[in-house]
Amino acid sequence: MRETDIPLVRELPLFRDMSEEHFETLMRGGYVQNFPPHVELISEGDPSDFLHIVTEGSVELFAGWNDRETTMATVEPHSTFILAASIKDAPYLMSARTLEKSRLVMLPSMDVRTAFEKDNAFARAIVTELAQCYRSVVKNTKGLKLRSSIERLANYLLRQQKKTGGDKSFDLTIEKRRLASYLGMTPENLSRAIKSLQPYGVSIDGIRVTVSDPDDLATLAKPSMWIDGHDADTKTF
Amino acid sequence: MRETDIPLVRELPLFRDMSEEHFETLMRGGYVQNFPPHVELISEGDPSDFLHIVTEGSVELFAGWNDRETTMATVEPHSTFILAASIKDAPYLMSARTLEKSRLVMLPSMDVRTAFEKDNAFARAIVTELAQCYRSVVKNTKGLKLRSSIERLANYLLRQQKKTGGDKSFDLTIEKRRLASYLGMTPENLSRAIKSLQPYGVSIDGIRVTVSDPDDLATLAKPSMWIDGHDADTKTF
DNA sequence: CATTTGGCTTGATAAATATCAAGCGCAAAA
DNA sequence: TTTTGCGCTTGATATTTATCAAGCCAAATG
Repeated sequence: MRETDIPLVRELPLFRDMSEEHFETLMRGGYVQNFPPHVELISEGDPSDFLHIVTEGSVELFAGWNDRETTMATVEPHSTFILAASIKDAPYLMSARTLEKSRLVMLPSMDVRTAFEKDNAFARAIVTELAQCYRSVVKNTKGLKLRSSIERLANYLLRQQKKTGGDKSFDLTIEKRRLASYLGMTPENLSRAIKSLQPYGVSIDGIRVTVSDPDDLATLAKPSMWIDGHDADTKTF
Repeated sequence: MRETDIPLVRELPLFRDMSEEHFETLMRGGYVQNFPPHVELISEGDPSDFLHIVTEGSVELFAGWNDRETTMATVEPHSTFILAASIKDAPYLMSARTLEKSRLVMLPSMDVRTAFEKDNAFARAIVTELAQCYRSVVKNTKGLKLRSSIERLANYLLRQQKKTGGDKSFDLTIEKRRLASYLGMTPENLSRAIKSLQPYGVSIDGIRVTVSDPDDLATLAKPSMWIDGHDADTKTF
């Protein structure tokens, strides 16, 4: 494990309050690996051997059933994923693949569970992370069940605009087909949904999005604190 | 708080391993209340003042947006709900109402957070519960995104049949309109979905469900461990 | 006992979403 | 530079799901 990655991990909310001793033990068992794009890192149903931390690049979490597939989330630096499975020693519920050249820190789940048993500060940090994960998924479910696909897209764009600094124009960070899947629609429908938002000042050219009048778009999107708001700290999956 | 409720709470996985001292402190601040049917216990967005535990009756968790409403879950004895919000001291993401005459233990979130800080066994139990909650919601999301409404119904029926002991006939535990909302469809569509499962040996008369040939139904439902399987222990919400 | 209420069902229709089949356009590879 | 591939778009169509409007039935009410 390279020295440059360790301080990065140490600063994450999840590891910040651990004792130095337990942190070092945990890091000793871990390692760093670089992956090319489009590599499947883990598969749904596999035993959860490692807790993963993305330090460079990006990773897609997805799930499949009956020859269908859906994007559940994309994980960007510096977030962990599959924490719940690692802690519970339960099989992964999602698969993961790199979207681009990516660098991952991998900590054996066994060591994570040991640290969880021994280090109280770590156990508490895990609670905070898991509570956040849970709330994120609940919000996502509410969006899926209460909103139409156009409404989901409109809210996604408003959230992204806010996240990227609030400028009228910003770039999509994921491919449209993946965005469509994430939002629970087909790529064809995403194209049409984008066009149907034109009257609300939305235009998308390639990956470049322009929302000329966020307030106008908000009259359609009706963003809600309890669906679109984000809790503090870093997101984990 | 009545004495009869305390041992019941003590036996829950969440409280089982707490020190007697911390448990008693936590119980001293709590109280028990009986509610008539159809009472709104908490509302989306409210500050999370209490951790709730259902000891009798049943409670519906639901969420609303833009004049629409959806059932997220039903909580039955002896489960807790709104643990994540209590721990994070964050607003509720879901509302809750009694479905029938119900009895609830209510523990001030403040006291729960104090116990979480002081009692390491409790902190660890919370991790286990939250991990489970998280995994439940992820499975639910997968079902919503990967399956049609008929497939969701078919799998729901197979899960219920298993849960109630595996007999060919069993009773629905929630009203059809709530089941429809839980499954992400309208009541009208639930009626039609039920009829469309007749060729697979499903018949529903009132609340009485008969699945004459589960294997046949399973050829349509294609139940999956990673969507329909349930983790060990008690479910929390 | 009659009446009312509310949940459920059914049919007809409308809207939302998916599928299929081209074609377009950009970017990577030859 | 040309070619190729792939993601994106578009139009036509099919499927799924929702909405609207009765009507039915059983449980609750007077």
